[in-house]
Amino acid sequence: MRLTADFFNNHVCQVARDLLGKRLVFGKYEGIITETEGYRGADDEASHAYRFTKRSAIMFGPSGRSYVYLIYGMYHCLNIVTEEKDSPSAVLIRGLMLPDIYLSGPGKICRHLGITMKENGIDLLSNHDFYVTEGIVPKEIITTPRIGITKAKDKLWRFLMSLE
DNA sequence: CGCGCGATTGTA
DNA sequence: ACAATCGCGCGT
Repeated sequence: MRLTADFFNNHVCQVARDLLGKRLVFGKYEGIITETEGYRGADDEASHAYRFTKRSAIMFGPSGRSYVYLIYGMYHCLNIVTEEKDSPSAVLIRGLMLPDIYLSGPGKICRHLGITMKENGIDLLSNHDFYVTEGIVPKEIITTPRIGITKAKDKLWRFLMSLE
């Protein structure tokens, strides 16, 4: 069953945690989300939405849309917008378990699935081949600081589920 | 209009 | 430890 606005219209950390074990569908690909990070505007210096910019504008919009950006000039990262409109936030997808391979890291996920800027701003609540559905219930969930950031290192907004 | 740097990854 | 690689975003 596809996840709806009710699922994404909650605090980004709640959604990030709840996304663990859910099934991401992108065209012919289908995998279990195993690792996420939450990012938020205003109170989160590490977030692209700490200030409103052209790039982060999507994070200020309604939830359930994809937010894709290019990092280090060569890797794309996939996020899903959360919370109500004008409450900027998004969940970064960092781990995905496919039937044949485990993708660990946001850049690897987008490279393997073929996700680029063309996939930015897509409504996952209505799109026919890009969405999230129910999956499995995580056995154990671990919380840690986020990876690769220089600011707001104290926030425990990274979530991982045990594999198996 | 110019320039430094990043929510990464693979290689040394 | 560090290079690859380029659009964003902030300062001028």
